[in-house]
Amino acid sequence: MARSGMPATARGARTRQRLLDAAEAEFGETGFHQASISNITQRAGVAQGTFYIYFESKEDILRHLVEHMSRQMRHSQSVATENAADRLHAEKRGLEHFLEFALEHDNLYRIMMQSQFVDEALHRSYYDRLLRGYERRLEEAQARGEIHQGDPGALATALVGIAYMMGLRFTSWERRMPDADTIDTVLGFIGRGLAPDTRASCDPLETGSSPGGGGATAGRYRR
Amino acid sequence: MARSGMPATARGARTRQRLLDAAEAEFGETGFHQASISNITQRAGVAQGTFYIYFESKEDILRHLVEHMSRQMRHSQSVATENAADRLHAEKRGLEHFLEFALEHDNLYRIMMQSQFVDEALHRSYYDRLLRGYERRLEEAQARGEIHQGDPGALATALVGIAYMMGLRFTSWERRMPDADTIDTVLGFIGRGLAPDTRASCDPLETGSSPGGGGATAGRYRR
Amino acid sequence: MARSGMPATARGARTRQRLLDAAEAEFGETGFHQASISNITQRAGVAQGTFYIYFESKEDILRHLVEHMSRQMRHSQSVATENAADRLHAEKRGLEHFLEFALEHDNLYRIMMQSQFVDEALHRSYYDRLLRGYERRLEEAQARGEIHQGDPGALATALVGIAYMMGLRFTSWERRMPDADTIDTVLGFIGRGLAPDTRASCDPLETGSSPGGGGATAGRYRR
Amino acid sequence: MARSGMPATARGARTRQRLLDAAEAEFGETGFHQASISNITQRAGVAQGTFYIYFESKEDILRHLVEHMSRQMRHSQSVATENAADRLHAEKRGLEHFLEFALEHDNLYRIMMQSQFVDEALHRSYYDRLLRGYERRLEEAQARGEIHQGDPGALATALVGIAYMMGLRFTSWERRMPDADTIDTVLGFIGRGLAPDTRASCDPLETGSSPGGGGATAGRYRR
DNA sequence: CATGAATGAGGCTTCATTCAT
DNA sequence: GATGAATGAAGCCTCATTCAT
Repeated sequence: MARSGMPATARGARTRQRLLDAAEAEFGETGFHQASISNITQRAGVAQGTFYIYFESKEDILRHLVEHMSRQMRHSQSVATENAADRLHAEKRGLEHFLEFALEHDNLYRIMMQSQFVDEALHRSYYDRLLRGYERRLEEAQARGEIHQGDPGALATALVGIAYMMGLRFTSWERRMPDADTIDTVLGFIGRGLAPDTRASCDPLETGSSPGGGGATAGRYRR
Repeated sequence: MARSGMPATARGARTRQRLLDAAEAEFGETGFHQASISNITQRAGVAQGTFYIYFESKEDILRHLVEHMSRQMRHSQSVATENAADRLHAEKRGLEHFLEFALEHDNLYRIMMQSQFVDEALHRSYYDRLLRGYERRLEEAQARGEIHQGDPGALATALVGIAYMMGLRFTSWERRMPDADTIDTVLGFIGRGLAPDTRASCDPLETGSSPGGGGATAGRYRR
Repeated sequence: MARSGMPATARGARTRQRLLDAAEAEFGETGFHQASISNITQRAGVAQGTFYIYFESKEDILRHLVEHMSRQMRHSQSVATENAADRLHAEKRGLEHFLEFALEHDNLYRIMMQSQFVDEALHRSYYDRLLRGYERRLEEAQARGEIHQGDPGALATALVGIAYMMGLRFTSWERRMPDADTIDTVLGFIGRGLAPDTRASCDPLETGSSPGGGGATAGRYRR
Repeated sequence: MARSGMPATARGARTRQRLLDAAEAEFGETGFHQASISNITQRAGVAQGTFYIYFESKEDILRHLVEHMSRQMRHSQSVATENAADRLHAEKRGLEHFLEFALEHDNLYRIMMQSQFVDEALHRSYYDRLLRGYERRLEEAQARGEIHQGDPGALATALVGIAYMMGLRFTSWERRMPDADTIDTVLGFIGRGLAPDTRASCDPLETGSSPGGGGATAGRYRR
């Protein structure tokens, strides 16, 4: 039971946490593959061997970090959006909140992205959960008529993609909160994209449901 | 001293290409860090030392692959969208084409994503070019009144994010073309999101430009 | 500072014994080098540090085990052979008894064999004592004319070798008592080999094939 | 194919052989577990990494050594005994030859013994083959009436045990050829033990005390 | 007595890269 | 151009042992 064990004393808990913090910083700054156990333990101020009292391997601690962040983010998102009037307002608040969270925990966000190439199953399970949650909420909103009809999985993919790229750009590249104009433009885009079909004229392409072009398109992708 | 030189003979060109193909397969399947020169040369059917006749390092061949794909993709995209009636139709064709391309070259697509953690500058320069191109085209479309107003950089980010996540989902996870419903839903979403402000009522959130809430929001993100 | 001390309390004695038992099992099953203090203490149900209250090192506990077994085996052998009519009968009883003992304590037997590569002096001293004891008894038997003449050290070596290989085969490999035929054949071989040079009978023990005693012996080992 | 590969060039073959020789010396002198790859490569005069071009692990090179020795010893034994008049003479020559071989290759002999605790299957397969060979030859000799009846497997075990312990004593402990008296006594013991049940003579080999051949034999082992 | 966290030396193994042929 | 042997730095991980509580 000593392997990858939870600490039995307060001192142990402190050491474990120091290792987690150090790993978060190292992975975020240097990248998972560049980071070494030695760097992590040095940063944590413990001997190399100590690492293996609490974690089985470099991959193991990454998993812990990803799961920790995943839980934290889902929690924080659901808190942020729980009182939203409708799906559109929830999306708005959700995106803002996500960007704030990602910027604040930029190392964790970068770690999430890297996990794709370290433990694909882990990474995918995170996104699966995220996408399915999104999908479900969008479906309910469709049922209430709050948003436009259409494959909720596709909408979820698009929305997550927008958040992802915004996060990548502002967390990894520009390292600043987007300015109001950017946020407003994106939220406007999302808002119009999700808006229910109140009039005939809001869908200038008339994709998908149009009897003519839509049929042809559909034919190409049917399996 | 033709370090990392281009081949002078047809035989050399063949060897070089075999190495590129082998690296594409290895990086795509195993991941950049997991892949070893030894595996690549074995797959290519040449000796280890041969690798360094054509490439300076492991990173070097990655760069070549990324640039090759980058060029190929931009070319293929511009061909696909050159005769589009307007920006909306171009987006539609572009997304479809992108997904087809990514699925066909799924290893290359995965390599692109990994390059972020190997050579961030390279990766970023790819996206910068991509985003700036997008931005310019969107700006022109805005000037022509084809699409909604707003920060064109933000719109580009959102659109690239959608394509990215669609690519990730269908190229890496589901490994199939999305079905027609999915494509149509996403294109509809984009279409409505980009659609110019023909009537007053198509923006149910009325984000950003609203005199009340918008100001507060804007204030929060100003630097 | 009772380093590696004997326990002062009943509780201590119990802990010490648990460690000895655990070490016997671990060393026997996994091998000395493969076994870890951590495994031993886990098996014993105590903390790692507790080990060093009772033993100085990993080698130390091995020494204790070897000496314990050595003493036990010598005692048990002398008891088994004390009433033998002559050397030949003593050998017969001794070998049977040794095999029973080794099978019952197969982990200890394996530990003995391993000790050769951990503490050669220890191992050798065990065999020296064993061989010298044998030698002396054989010498006395030669003086009494019970067995054939010749270098008693050589005879002792041969007899110990036979027991050793029988022990290895049946304790480590086949893990069962040899059947009566096997025992009888070996005892017959030893009997003839040791038999004094008379003309009357070359098989003074008449083991195995004798209708009377052989049957009894056979009965004990039938499976 | 680079893993554990056979060398493609003469230089490679030389390096591989140097590693085998170095490992034989290290394992024999220091013991398998004490020996380190680093010691082995230093002794061989190559870099640490070079080891892994030719062998997969420390266990792997041990296996190669054991198999090499196993083959060599069987060959050398069969050569030594091929012209023996009968089984008893073959045994005599075989034992002498075995001891000479073991003393000459004492490191290899010690490695054989250690292999028991490193790769039990390997060790056992060696002895299985040895014992079965012995058994078969003894059976044939029994059929020809050259030796005493009884379970040939048991006899084989006893004979191998004698050789084993003689080897251990003179190869590892006393590190010298046994003197003539010792050899003669053991051969006499074996001779009487194997001798068929006739009345005429119980020592068909008449080893050691014979005025003629004995003198020659004695001369060879006198120190 | 007992605990279990902490240590740190030391071993194995990988692999990008160089070089003599 | 091509080969493949050789390098050696660097990293992961284990584990006997110590120590503060």
